[in-house]
Amino acid sequence: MERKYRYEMIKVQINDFDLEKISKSGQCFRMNPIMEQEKKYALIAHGEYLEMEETTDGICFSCTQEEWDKLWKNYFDCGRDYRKIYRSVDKTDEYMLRAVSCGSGIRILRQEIFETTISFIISQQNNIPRIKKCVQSLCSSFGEEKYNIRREKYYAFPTPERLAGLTLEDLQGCNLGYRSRYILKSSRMIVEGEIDFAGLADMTYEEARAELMKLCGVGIKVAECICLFALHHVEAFPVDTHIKTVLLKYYPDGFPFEKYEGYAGILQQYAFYYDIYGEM
DNA sequence: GGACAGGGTTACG
DNA sequence: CGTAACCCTGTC
Repeated sequence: MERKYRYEMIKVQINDFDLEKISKSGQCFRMNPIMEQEKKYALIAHGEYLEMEETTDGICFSCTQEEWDKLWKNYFDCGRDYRKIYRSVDKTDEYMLRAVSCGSGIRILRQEIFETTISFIISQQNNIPRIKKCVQSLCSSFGEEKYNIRREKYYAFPTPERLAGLTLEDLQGCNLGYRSRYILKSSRMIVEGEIDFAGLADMTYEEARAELMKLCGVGIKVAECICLFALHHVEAFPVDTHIKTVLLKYYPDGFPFEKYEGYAGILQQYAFYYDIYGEM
């Protein structure tokens, strides 16, 4: 196969890694299949553009070994043995056994903190396709313009400073609804140091969650999402409408946190995925 | 075609 | 402390 443009590619062997499931898992909103090419995905994260493809003997990434080691390896949580998580599920926990089997290949990503914060403020009372549209619109309007390996334009996620300087009017074109106000206010709080945003990475899960909830438009659920999908506190357990349904139906006596101490959030993600895509 | 709900949160009472 | 209202779209 002839490639139009020359660019670095590396092939990595990773167990329990499924691009489609990761892209559909609802934790990231800028990873999508590339139109013309089946099973090939493009992702924009940490300001960078990455293409990915599953092959029979590994997964191809459009980056150098150095970039992989420095950024993407960690982004995809490659230091963790997910097989160990599957095996750790209680044999009597039938729902979770099915959920994990359905969602095997999902990874919990390490996403950029500001992007995750704004994206999950947008996510409230919203559905995934429209969240993606809102995020894309925000990026193409206010993000830095860059060029990818195909020499196509793409946009980084806007900086806090850029969003903080906007007005409600500026955001009207992004169709964010009442969330516009939350985004402006929270961005300004971050820029003006009203919350210790830079210090979040060094806080414990509980500290980070409390600090995040000071932001406007960030309640318990959104804070848990940021803790899990950006700060990688895998004990964080976001409860949304899907998880609420699951808890009511399959865990009427409460979720067995004691069995899954320290990583309930990962299992939450399998349950979320299974509730949306399972048994179709 | 209008009504309704979609990964909640805020701001009232 | 419970709950209506918040904005915008895609779907029925």
